[in-house]
Amino acid sequence: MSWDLETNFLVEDYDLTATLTSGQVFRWKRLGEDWIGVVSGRWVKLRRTGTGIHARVAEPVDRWDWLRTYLQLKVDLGEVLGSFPKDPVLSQAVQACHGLRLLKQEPWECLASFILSSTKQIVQIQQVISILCREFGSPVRVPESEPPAFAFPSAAQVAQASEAALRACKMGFRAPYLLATAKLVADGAIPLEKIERLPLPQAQAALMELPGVGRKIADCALLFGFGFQAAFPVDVWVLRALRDLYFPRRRIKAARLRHFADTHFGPCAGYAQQYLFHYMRTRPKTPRASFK
DNA sequence: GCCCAGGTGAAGC
DNA sequence: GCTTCACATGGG
Repeated sequence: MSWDLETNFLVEDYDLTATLTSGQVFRWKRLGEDWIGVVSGRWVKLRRTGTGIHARVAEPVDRWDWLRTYLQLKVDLGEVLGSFPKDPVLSQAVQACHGLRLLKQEPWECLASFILSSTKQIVQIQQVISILCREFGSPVRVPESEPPAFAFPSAAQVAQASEAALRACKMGFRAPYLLATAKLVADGAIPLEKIERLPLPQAQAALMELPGVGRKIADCALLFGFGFQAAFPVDVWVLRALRDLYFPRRRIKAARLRHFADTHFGPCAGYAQQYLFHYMRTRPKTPRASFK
């Protein structure tokens, strides 16, 4: 057994930048070629290399399984893409976002992050979460000359905060939702560790018991934090993708689109959702017809 | 100033 | 049952 500060994971078809900036996670900061974040309470620096991903931590570790799991390195992306329906819309999105992956985040952090996400832009979500971690999270060891870093605050840590203190993190009307949910989770009233073993519909229902958690946020948490690859969050961007790309010039009600989403994309629907989401957000804007 | 952002919950028909 | 609205905050 060896204790190391760094390692190199061999992996193909992994676009680290797309993965860390595709709105599934809000804590990673780019520093030149490097990405700096906190995973499982450890400061981590990642960099894409020619053959894989290089990782460095602040204190020696003897295992890297926590990071392998987080990065989902054992997922065979070809298999995922092979499970997709062969429709031109999704094919276009996959081609445009080659190497986009899903992470397996820590459940509480993921759930809390998406409670803070409603009707906010991604840059704002990042800002709120950054403040929340600085104010309520435990400091983590960082290498010398690196700026301080903080773990995401536990449910118990958030539960001890006041609503006013949370509002001071610029989370606005989401503060009472986060606080109430943190208390329920910290009390064990909603045991997050049992949710991964439930069938998807029951898992959705369990999370939707929590204040501030509706279908969309439940699906995000289940997909990005609880390992449900079939969860398919429908937000304004994905709704736009379904309406504009799959059913252009037709008036389809949201409920029908929801049904289409639940039946069209197969066992890895969540991956498909992420490709559509990232594709909609990154594709060049279609220029409005301009006449002289 | 206006509209929108990885929505939800409650009130109104 | 559905549709409408309030809720903070900041970017474009």
